[in-house]
Amino acid sequence: MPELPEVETVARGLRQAILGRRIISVTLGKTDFIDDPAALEQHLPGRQIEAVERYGKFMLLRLSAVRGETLVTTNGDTAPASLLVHLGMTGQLAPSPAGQPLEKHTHICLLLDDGRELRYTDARRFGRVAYLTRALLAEELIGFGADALEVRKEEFASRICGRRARIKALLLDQSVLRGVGNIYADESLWRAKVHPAQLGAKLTRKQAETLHRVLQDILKKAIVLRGSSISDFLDAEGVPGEYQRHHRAYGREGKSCYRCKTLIRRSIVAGRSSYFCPRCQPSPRGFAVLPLSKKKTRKTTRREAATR
DNA sequence: CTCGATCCCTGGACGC
DNA sequence: TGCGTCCAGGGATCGA
Repeated sequence: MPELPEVETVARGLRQAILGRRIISVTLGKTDFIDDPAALEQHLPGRQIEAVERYGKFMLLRLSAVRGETLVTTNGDTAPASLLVHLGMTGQLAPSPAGQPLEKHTHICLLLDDGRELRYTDARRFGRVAYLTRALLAEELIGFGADALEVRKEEFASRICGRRARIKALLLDQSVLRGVGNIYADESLWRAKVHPAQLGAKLTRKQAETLHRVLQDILKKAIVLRGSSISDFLDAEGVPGEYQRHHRAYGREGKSCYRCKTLIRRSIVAGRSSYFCPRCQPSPRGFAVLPLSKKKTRKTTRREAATR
């Protein structure tokens, strides 16, 4: 599941692989996750990929002008257009040698001027792809919070400490911080010894500083190890990441805490599975740690709800 | 402002 | 072996 470290890994790989390549043609499969499929077909051919940037969990392929397009720039930004890519849950963006058979769920093929194809595959199509002019891109990026990797501790604290939402919800909220998803939220909360259901406003200054420090440390280490591959994340070279071996909370329900041996628990917080150590991360007052239902209990609940 | 619920989608896990 | 069901999750949206 691509979060900041995984997206950064893919962006770095693409920089090595496709920078400077020109797009020759566009072939589309299913398009329900593309903002305006016709715009891709119409505007991508002829443009060079001038830069690959990461913005939170988005990738931004900066494109050159095509012949006849005038460049009026104010800030040295010469790219008049970009391809915005969000990998969702299962998206992959990687170059393939010419003539390779298409993997299943390949929905976008960009033929490049060296004969390779830049392909987007996405089984669940939770991703998003959009061709954006400079103006549309600017509009698109309004409303995102500070990049989780770059935010300073003062800003981090000010974005968290005044809020009455649960810290887990705040970490996942891309308008607060951009780039953090479920895995790195749980990992950083475990390291900082903060319960996911704690309210932002209840964090002490010291806790906020600790959370900021461990979050950035975890993100940096995860980038070095090319992200976490839980089920199907692969980087731009088709290689899985290694950081899942270092997970201390995420996905470890029923296993013992690396610090205190207490069994890691799972609760739903902010609508997401949240893994934590009930001893290291004491739950806030009023937050009941329900005995986490096995599937059987859940099933019953669902059925009852449906029958009613 | 904050919450939970719902939808989108499909592969994989699991129960029978 | 096969079928049905549930679940994962980021994000948009809606109503409480």
